[in-house]
Amino acid sequence: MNSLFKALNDETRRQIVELLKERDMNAGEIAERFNISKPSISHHLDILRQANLVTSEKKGQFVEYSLNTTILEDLLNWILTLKK
Amino acid sequence: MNSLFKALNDETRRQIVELLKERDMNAGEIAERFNISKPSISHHLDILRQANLVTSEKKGQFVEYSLNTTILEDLLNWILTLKK
DNA sequence: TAGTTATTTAGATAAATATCTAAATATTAA
DNA sequence: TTAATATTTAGATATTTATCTAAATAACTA
Repeated sequence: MNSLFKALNDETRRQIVELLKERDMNAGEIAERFNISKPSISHHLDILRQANLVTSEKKGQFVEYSLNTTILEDLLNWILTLKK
Repeated sequence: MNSLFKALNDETRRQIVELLKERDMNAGEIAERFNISKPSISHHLDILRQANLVTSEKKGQFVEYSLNTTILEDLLNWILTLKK
């Protein structure tokens, strides 16, 4: 839960998540969308992966990232129990 | 949205929120539950208040804190659109 | 094989943050 | 009005984090 909140506590990472909602993208495509260096985007992707919010798969020289929404169940439930 | 994620990105603050789910509490009662100084708890409460997750009301020499779950709607919707 | 492209790792730095102690403020009670 | 209690503000510090550039790794292509 900690890693999930941490991952979502950054505007860039939330935007990456929203991008990946539309379609899978490789690291370079993601980086293009931001005015941030590729290493920084790579770091953000790493944090999203640690939180299990995205998965990555090497495809040739590219690395394709996908959104994993199953992990959001936990978050959803946590919020719902608060609202009771 | 930023302040909400920020507020929730801390274990102590999430625990405070869970405490307030059960009942309203004053700052001292909340602080008692943690091995953290009162000023630090006060600071956490401030961050929760900035995010509108809690409201506070002065009652005599005490300050009573309450959970505000309405703000969680936004978060809920954000998550739900990701899951689509 | 040598050069090019895609991505990550390493190392550095500035800004944000969680925490503390001490002091200030506000309220109640003797 | 003085003392005690509740809470916040101020100021300091150590840690975390977002970012950068440079270098390393991996895979394709001529």
